[in-house]
Amino acid sequence: MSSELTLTPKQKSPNGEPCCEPVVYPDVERAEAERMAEIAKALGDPIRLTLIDVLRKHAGKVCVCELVPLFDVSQSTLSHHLKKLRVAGIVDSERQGLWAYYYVNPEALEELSAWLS
Amino acid sequence: MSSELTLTPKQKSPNGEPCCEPVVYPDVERAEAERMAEIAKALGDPIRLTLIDVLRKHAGKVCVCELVPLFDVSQSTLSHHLKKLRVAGIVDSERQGLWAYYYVNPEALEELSAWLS
DNA sequence: CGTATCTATTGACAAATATGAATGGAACTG
DNA sequence: CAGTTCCATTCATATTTGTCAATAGATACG
Repeated sequence: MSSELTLTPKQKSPNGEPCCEPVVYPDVERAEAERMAEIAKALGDPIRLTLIDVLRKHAGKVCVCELVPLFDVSQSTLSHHLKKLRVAGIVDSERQGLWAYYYVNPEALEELSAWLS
Repeated sequence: MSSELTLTPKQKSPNGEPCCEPVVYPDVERAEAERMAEIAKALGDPIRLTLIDVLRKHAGKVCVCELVPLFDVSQSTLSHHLKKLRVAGIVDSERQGLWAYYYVNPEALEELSAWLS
């Protein structure tokens, strides 16, 4: 699983002489770091990244039956990928009869993009 | 019941009515998708993400001996994380005597940020 | 009703990952 | 030289991930 994140104080240099002058601290809150990492991790697969690209370029809701033949993986594998994106809050889905439609929730991507800039 | 879902051909809807009108294609090149996924995957861990944050906020080169005590993991584990970031092209490092200094290579993060926007 | 279709889930497995102890290697110190 | 310090690497292990076959669930149709 993802690693824990406990921030302990700075150690002192062995011989008294500092290896470098700055004392650095992470100033991302733990919760934010984990949220960003969650989004990034969900994007960390070529299939999922391409899924996002497809959904985003289409700017609408896309049926799963359109997505499946675009990739060289089984239907169940694609379903797993879509679920990962859904759990990470990057996409949402909607059922209409037999079909399921997926679409991008832009907020998550914007969060990460903002953090990167 | 035999799910003979071959993935190449687009399946047609049962009653002839399309489930959705658009035919979608991924227009990210495979290589780009894999590169973006590589960057995102490297960021997909709270420790590595916080490392990036620390290095970036400092806007200079930071000694590993400053980084290790910030996290609740062993020195070797942190070294593993730094290597992952290095291999992904997100950070670079420089040796000075006993110490190793790490710093962010902004290009990789900008690539991903640009892709997200 | 029964059957077919679409999607999600379960179960199983190999591969990848995160982690730390132990070790190696380089460079400084006395 | 011998000892010490910092960092990287190797090795081992537990967990997570990606994948597919099979199945389940839901809904449409005749």
